Amino acid sequence: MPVHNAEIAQTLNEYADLLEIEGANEFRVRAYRTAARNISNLPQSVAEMISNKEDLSGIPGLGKDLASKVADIVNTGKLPQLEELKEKLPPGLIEITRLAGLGPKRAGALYQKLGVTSIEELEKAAGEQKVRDLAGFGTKTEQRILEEIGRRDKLEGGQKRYQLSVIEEVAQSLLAHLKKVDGVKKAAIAGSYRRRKETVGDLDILVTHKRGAEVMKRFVEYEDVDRVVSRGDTRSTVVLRFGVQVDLRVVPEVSYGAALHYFTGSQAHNVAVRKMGVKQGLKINEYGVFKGDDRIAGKTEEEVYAQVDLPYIEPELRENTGEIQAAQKGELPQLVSLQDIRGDLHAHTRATDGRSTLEQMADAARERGYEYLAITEHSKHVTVAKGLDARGLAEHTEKIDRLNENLDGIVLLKGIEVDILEDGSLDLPDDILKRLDLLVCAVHYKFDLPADKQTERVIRGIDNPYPTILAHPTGRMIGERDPYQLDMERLMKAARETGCALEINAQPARLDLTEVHAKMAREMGIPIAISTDAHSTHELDFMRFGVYQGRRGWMEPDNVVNTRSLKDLKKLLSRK
DNA sequence: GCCGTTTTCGGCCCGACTGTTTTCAGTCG
Repeated sequence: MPVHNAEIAQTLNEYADLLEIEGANEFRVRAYRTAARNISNLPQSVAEMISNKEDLSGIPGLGKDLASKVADIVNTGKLPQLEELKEKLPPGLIEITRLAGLGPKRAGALYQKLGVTSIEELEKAAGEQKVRDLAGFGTKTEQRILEEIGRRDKLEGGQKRYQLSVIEEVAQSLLAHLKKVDGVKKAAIAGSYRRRKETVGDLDILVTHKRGAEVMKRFVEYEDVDRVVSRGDTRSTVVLRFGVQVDLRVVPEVSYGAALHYFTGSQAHNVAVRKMGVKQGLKINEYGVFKGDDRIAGKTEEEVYAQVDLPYIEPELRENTGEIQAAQKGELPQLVSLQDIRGDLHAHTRATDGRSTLEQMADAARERGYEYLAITEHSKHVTVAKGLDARGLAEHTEKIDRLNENLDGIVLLKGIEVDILEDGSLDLPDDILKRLDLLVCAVHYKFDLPADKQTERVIRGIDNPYPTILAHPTGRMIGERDPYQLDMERLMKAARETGCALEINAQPARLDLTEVHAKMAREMGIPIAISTDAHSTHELDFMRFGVYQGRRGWMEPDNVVNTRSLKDLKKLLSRK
C-alpha cells in the first residue's frame, strides 16, 4: 500500500509538534509545518513521484534535507528521527498542547518539572494543586486546565469542524445581530467560511466601528453565547451554545479591506503576501499597508493587493497553492459562479428514493432559471432506494417524454444513476441504457475493495459507449465515511481517454470530488459536472456548495459541462 | 530547515489578549 500524502503530512506535523515541545528553533519547526501543508495540498502522489524518480525539491518548502526525510517516510512508512524523539518525549504531550491555553512551552515545562506525560496525569497534578507553583503558571491557569479537560471529556472526537451548510444559518443570524448595532458600517464573515472550505472550525467575523467596546458588549450579550473566552476592545472570542467558537474583530472603516484580507486568510496566503510587502519596504497588517508610519492603503482588499502589484484574488483561491504565482503572471482563473450554471445533471424523484414528483422537480428547476434537469434515478441493485429495473426505467422515461411535451422553458433529460457492480459491469442492459440522454455511473456498495480492484472496477464502469458522468467518485462522506481506495491519477487518465466527465457532488456531506482532485481534473482537462444529487426540490439549492468546491478547485465556466446550453451540452456529452 | 531582483548567510509575518508579571512570555489566529 503506497504511503498517502496525508500520511506524510501527518508524520511531519507530529515531528514538528515534538520538536516544538523540545524547544527547537521555531523556524525549523515552521519549515516542517510548511512542508507538511504543501504536501497535503499537492494533487499528485509523492509516493508515485518517488517511484518515478522525480525530483521532490520541486515541491515548495522541500529542500535537500526534507526531501530525503520524506523519501524515508515513503520507503519505510516511518521517520527515524521521529521515532527517536518519541523515545525522549512522550507523544501524549502533543495531546496536552491541544488543550486551549496550553502550548508547546507549557507542555514541555509540565513534563520536565512534574513528569506529566498524558492528559490523565495532568488532571491529577492540577487536582493536587501542583501546577500552580510552576514558573509561568498560577492558580488561574491551573483552574483553566481542569476546566478544559472537563470540557474535552464531554466532546466526542476532539476538535469539531462543521459543514459549511450547517454553520451557514448560525453565522448569518449572528452577523445580522451585529449589523443592527448602532454605528456598525460594514460587517462580514471572514476566515475559512469566506474561503468556502468544505468544513469550518470556527467563525471569524469582522465589523467596522469607531468604538469597539460598544460592539463587544452587544457581541458577548448575544443570546446564543455560551461562554466568553476572551474580551478586549478590538478582539473578543466566545463559544456559542451550538459549540462553535466565534472570534470578532473590530477595526475602523479605513482599515476594512486590510482587515478583511487578513481575517479571510489563509494564514499561508497572508504570510506570502506580507513577505512580498516586506521586500518592497512595506508593512502589511490588519490595519492597512504602511510605509514607515504612513498608511498608504487598506480601505479595500483591491488596494492591499495593488500595493504588492497583484490583482484581486478570489477568497476561494487564497491557500498559497499557486494563486500568487498565477496572479503575478496574469493567469488567475475566471472562476465559475452560480449564475453560470444552466442545469442540474443528477436528481431523484418519488419514483425511487426522492421526495418530490417529476412535475415538482421540473417546476423547481425552472424557477432556478435552469434550461434542463436530468432525472437520474437509482438502478435496481440499490434496493433500499427502490432502484429501477429495465421495465421500471422504461415506464419512467415514457413518463418523462410525455411530461416534456407539456413543459415550457425547461427540458427534463432522461438519465439513470446506474450502479457500477463489483466486477465493473453496469446494473442495467445496454438496450435500455442506449435510449437515455446520459448515464450517471456510481459505486454504492463494496466500498472496501483494495485500491487496484476498486480502480479497475470504476474504470471498467465508465468505459462504455454512452455519454457518462461518474458520480461522487471517491464515495467519501465528510466526517462519516472515508473515501474508498482508488488510484485517482489512473482513474482520471481513463476518464480522459473514455471522455467521461467527473462529478462534483454538491451534497454538503459529500462535496466529492474534493478540491484537490477537482484542481487535478482541471489540469488534466477532464470535464466536470457540478450536480446536486437532489432528492427533493429544495435540495436543488445545494448547487452553491458544489460551485464553491469547484471554485476552490480553480474551475472556470468552460471546465464545467452544465454551464453549457442544452444544445452544446448534448454535443459535449456525446462520444467522439 | 528553507531560501535568495538587496543575501549562499542571516534572515524568516504580525498583532491582541491573558496571566503572570513589574516588563513580558505564551498562546492564538
